Amino acid sequence: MDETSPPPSPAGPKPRSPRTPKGLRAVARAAGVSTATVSRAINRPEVVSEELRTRIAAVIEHLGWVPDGAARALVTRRSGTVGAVFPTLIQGDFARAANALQRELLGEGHTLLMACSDYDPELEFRQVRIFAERGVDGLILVGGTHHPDLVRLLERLALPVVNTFVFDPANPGRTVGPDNRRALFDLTSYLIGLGHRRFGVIAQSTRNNDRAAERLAGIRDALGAHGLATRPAHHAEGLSGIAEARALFRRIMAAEPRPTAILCGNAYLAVGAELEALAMGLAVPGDLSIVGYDDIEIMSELPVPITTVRVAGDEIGRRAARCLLARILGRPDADGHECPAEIVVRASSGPPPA
Amino acid sequence: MDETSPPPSPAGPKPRSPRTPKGLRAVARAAGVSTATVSRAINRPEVVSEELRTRIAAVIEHLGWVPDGAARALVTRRSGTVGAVFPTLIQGDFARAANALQRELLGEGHTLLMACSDYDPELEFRQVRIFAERGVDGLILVGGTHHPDLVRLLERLALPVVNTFVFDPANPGRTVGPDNRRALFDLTSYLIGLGHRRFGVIAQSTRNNDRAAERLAGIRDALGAHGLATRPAHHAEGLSGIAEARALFRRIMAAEPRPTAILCGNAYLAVGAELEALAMGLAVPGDLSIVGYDDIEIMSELPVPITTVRVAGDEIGRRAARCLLARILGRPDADGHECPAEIVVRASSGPPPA
DNA sequence: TTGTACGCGTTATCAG
DNA sequence: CTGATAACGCGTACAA
Repeated sequence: MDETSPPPSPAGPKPRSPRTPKGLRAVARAAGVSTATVSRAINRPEVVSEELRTRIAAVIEHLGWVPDGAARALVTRRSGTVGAVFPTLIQGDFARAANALQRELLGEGHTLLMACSDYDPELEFRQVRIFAERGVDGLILVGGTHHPDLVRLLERLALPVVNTFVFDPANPGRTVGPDNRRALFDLTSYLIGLGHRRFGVIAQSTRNNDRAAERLAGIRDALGAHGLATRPAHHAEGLSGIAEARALFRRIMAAEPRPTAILCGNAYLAVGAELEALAMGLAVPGDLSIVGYDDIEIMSELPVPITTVRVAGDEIGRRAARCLLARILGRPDADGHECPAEIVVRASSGPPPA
Repeated sequence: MDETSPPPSPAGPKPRSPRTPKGLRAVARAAGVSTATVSRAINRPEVVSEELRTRIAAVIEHLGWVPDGAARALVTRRSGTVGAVFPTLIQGDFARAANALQRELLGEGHTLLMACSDYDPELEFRQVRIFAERGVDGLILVGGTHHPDLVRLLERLALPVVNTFVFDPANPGRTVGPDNRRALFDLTSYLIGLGHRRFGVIAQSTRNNDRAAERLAGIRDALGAHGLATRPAHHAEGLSGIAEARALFRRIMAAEPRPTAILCGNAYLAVGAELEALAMGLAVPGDLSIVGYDDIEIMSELPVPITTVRVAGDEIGRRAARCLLARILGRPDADGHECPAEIVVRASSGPPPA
């Protein structure tokens, strides 16, 4: 039965159509219905008679047919995909957000295209461009500031975008995250309230990281409101390593007079600072208070649990997905988009030494 | 003589063409060339004359045209995407692997579709089905055992698949990862060599986790080779929490005679065990040796750095990508696919108490 | 409720 | 090296 299709004879025109049907047509033929009916049975089952529906389902199952997303996307102008570009997955709460994002998209029949920018705006732009070629229906980005080319591209494409891990009241519905600045304003104010006056800061690099920059601004604001500021020798910037934090911590503590409180830019920087403090024989919080940002399990399990700011990464992912899907599907978007940044007070913070 | 109807089209054809062209055709028209030439200028620049190439590039830039991946996929039968299903991103080395995977794919012009199965074979199957509909060119999975329906689906689709975080010499080129069984065989043998005879195990649940099961088997093998075995009261299974590990650790240590060494199924279980041991006032390794699996930074920074098995997650991601791309692109695949599992001896392991 | 026929935007195959 | 044109597989007005 494979003998049917004749080879293209030189004299003959084009081999018009007598080929064995595939895909949708094969299903339609096997079920004895038209392709339109099969299509409807899949996409709008309620409009096809019960009998046909089950018959078609049986044929699809039997043939093991899987609809062709490319063909479908071509005609519907919808790919059913959403692109997300994170700075990285191996630090911060981005993996958790990606996880939640993906799960939420699944419920609405969408799929996640995932990429990392490595904190490089140029790479972020390229990744988004690739996503655009793949026909994503929407985009999840991190932070509020992007490459100028990226901004132009997004305007041209008119693609729904949600910026995450930031919150900008001026941009309702396009940002989902905590108010980084206020979070560190509050945390710093809390320490000032305890009586601290000399602060050390082990910050994340603010290079291409507007969230980190905002948090630093929050610290400055709070200190400034009390006529305070950190000394240059008490300020250090690092990436996100425990070992790195230990080194930076030593450097800060070498500059007299020592600070009585250390603000750390992320969880691992705080863990490193505390481990080094304990290794140096310092009492926490007796000699020194240590606070961090982000809450990971180890922070509450160390010998001296660390005070920190908790922002639920999975909550950000979930809300961002819902917000984006609302825009894509043209639905109203009821969710609020500011995610709470909650100060979790633990044993590592207390009054300064007398 | 053209007035008569063309070939066998009885109904009046409606050549609705006076619409302004879009996409490729718009570019072609603006550049004064054919669509074929524009297409070639993009996909095989070397066969288009220098002059046309630059002219076309200018037009593309000016119009801000982005090729339509759906249309391209429809005709080439290639989507330029690869699907990956991880159990989760917020545990183990999966996020690191995803990160590396994505970067490696980027270099070859491919994009990553990412999903999580939550250790549920049924969900894994559904995710792969969705990927199939999206037209992925290949698939990255974790582990070697999958839902029967998934196995059948993969056979039918003839989709290249790489199973990661496992290594099976019998399946060359389809598995990329460590030999889990041998890794824990070696680690356990190392402890036996130190003189340990009574072992506790805080294992990861083996439910839908063949890697964890293999590792347990490795432990059993090594113990059995010396006529040893773990007592039921010294065996506990958990997921992956520090707090959980502490509780399990207490339970194990409550059963006399206490073990002199604890084998932990992953990094956080080991961290939890050690923190609890120190909190209980036990000397590590004086009273008790503790070893883990996977190497995360905190393990080497704790007061007593923890002996563990290091498997480079990013290496797995990178190699899996290369292996899969080789199959997709029909290239020879030179890489080896067993990733080394290296025992990193630190202070937490030593001879048993006398 | 079901079937027919067209078109989505691109690439491949030819013929020039 | 370039141009014309037929598919690619599906969704959907429109007709029946």
